Amino acid sequence: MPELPEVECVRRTLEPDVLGRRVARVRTTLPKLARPNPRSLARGIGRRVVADTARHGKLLIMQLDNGSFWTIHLGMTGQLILAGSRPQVKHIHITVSFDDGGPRLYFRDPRQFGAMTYCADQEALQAGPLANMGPDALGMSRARFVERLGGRGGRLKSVLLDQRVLAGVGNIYADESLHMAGLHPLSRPKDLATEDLGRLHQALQKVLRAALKRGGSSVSNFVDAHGRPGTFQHAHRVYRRTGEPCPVCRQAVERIVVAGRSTHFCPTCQAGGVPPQP
DNA sequence: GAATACCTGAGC
DNA sequence: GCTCAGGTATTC
Repeated sequence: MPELPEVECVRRTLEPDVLGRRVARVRTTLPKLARPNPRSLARGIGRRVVADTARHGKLLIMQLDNGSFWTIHLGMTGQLILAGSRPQVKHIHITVSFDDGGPRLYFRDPRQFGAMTYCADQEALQAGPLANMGPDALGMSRARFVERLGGRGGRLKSVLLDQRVLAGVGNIYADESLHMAGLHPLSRPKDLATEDLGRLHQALQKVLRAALKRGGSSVSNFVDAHGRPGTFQHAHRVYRRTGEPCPVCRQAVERIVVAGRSTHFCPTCQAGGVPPQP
């Protein structure tokens, strides 16, 4: 599932292949993935040139030559494919062609949780795809991180996953950073020392950067815009490793459910931060 | 703040 | 043929 590092890898591999190109046509076969609707999306980005690419959290943002924006959220299984002809795979829902007749951009999404959105201006971008989204997690200062999380009463894992608090962290990097920081997923930020949150900040930055360096984590068949998988899944310490020995202390990794999400942790290394209160 | 709905493929 | 996976919007 694409989280911040995976989306950034897609952006980096996509950018050289779309920058400066003029969109010719947008064809949508699954209307709900095109926002506000297939017609507006096609009319909005049609004839426009991609002027720049950016990312905020898990959202991919293309700035167009008239000051409008084209955003892509990959949801859980979204994938962008650049190819000269339609790939022989199922679930391609939107096709973007360019006026140079070169490779087309295919949006594939088996689980249909993603979206492609047209925003007429900066205000529409803020009010739409970026609404309720906190600051980007990558590169956030320790002070800002502590300020954003500190004092909250929810479970630490839930807070990390809350895109309003900080944008970009999903289930993989939440579990991995909590393990690295030695904090229990059920602990509450309000019960933690500033030093604990500081350690979590450092762990999160470290794990996001390491994942980025290795092309992201390829679970759910993630691949970048060039079709290449990442390798960071091999470095996961706890995520989806229930029953396997913790790489630090050899204690078996446990799995619980927090905020409706499977959560993996080492009961020994992550006793820090408070024994879970019911 | 927490549960539920949306989806389909992978893995039993 | 059933269960589970999960990002986000919605609902209680």
